Amino acid sequence: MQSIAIGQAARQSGVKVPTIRYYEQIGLLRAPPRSEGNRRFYATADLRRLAFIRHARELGFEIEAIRALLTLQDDPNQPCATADRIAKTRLSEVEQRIKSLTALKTELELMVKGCSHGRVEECRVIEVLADHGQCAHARH
Amino acid sequence: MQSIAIGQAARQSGVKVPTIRYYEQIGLLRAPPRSEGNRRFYATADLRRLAFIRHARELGFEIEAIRALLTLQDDPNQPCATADRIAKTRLSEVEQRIKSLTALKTELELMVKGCSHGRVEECRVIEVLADHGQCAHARH
DNA sequence: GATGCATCCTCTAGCCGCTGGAGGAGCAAG
DNA sequence: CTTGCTCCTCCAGCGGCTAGAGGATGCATC
Repeated sequence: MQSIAIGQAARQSGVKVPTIRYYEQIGLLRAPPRSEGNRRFYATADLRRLAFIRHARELGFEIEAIRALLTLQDDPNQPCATADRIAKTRLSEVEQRIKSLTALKTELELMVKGCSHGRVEECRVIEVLADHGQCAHARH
Repeated sequence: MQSIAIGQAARQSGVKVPTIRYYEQIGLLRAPPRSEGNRRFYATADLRRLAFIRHARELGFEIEAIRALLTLQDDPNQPCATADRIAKTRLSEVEQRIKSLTALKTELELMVKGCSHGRVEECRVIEVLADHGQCAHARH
């Protein structure tokens, strides 16, 4: 069981040093053992946990959702209905977000296409922003 | 030229009262004239500006980008290259975000589908989050 | 053993874009 | 005149970090 300093843990996990300390502070990561000189030293399990957190963050999970997932992970005899529910909630959020971003993309494309590169007076970018009614899609 | 109180301006523009005051504070909206009793009163032009801001915010533009766009709008003799560039930048951001969210969606669907509703030990939601390598798409 | 430099420590403050609350003043209707 | 709503200012807080000050430690090199 080797243990590594925070800098290396950061490099290996892709989570920045201050962020690791922040996670410790909010109780998402255990306070690791320290060296004689008061330095944090992390074990392999901590790195796995960090990777878990990082991955979940990349997937857009909120800290509190991650905390719930980690609690589940720590007690593997529980039914995974909770984890399932969290993922499902997140899934519908993501679907909604994709929808509205796609509408927005269309909008922006129209804007950029409509810009005749003249003066601001005839610029569709400004125009469309000024008047929501000109939008191709009423709902973003 | 009628003028309305902040509450009605909020209702008409869809921007909340504290947010309107915040926009004034950061200089995105002019400080409107006040009544004798020190209440803000907004004119139609202010409502248009608020609608512009709200629309741009919905489209995901940052405050500073909006500030730039508003400056452009205030001086309609300028070439609109700047507005065009701002919109284009935002467009590519949006495209990137859609891409990664779509990958994430696939991921979450796999997770939910893979969940056998047993105990956490066999739960794919936890598993996939714990091990990035199991992802269908390496890049989110 | 001294020096130099990277890495680490704690603590605090700041980022964005709001949002909410306290505590008080103004105003219109009954 | 009272009730109840809106408005005012000021300040604090949210999430999720991020940056900086000011100092200690650790390790390689001379």
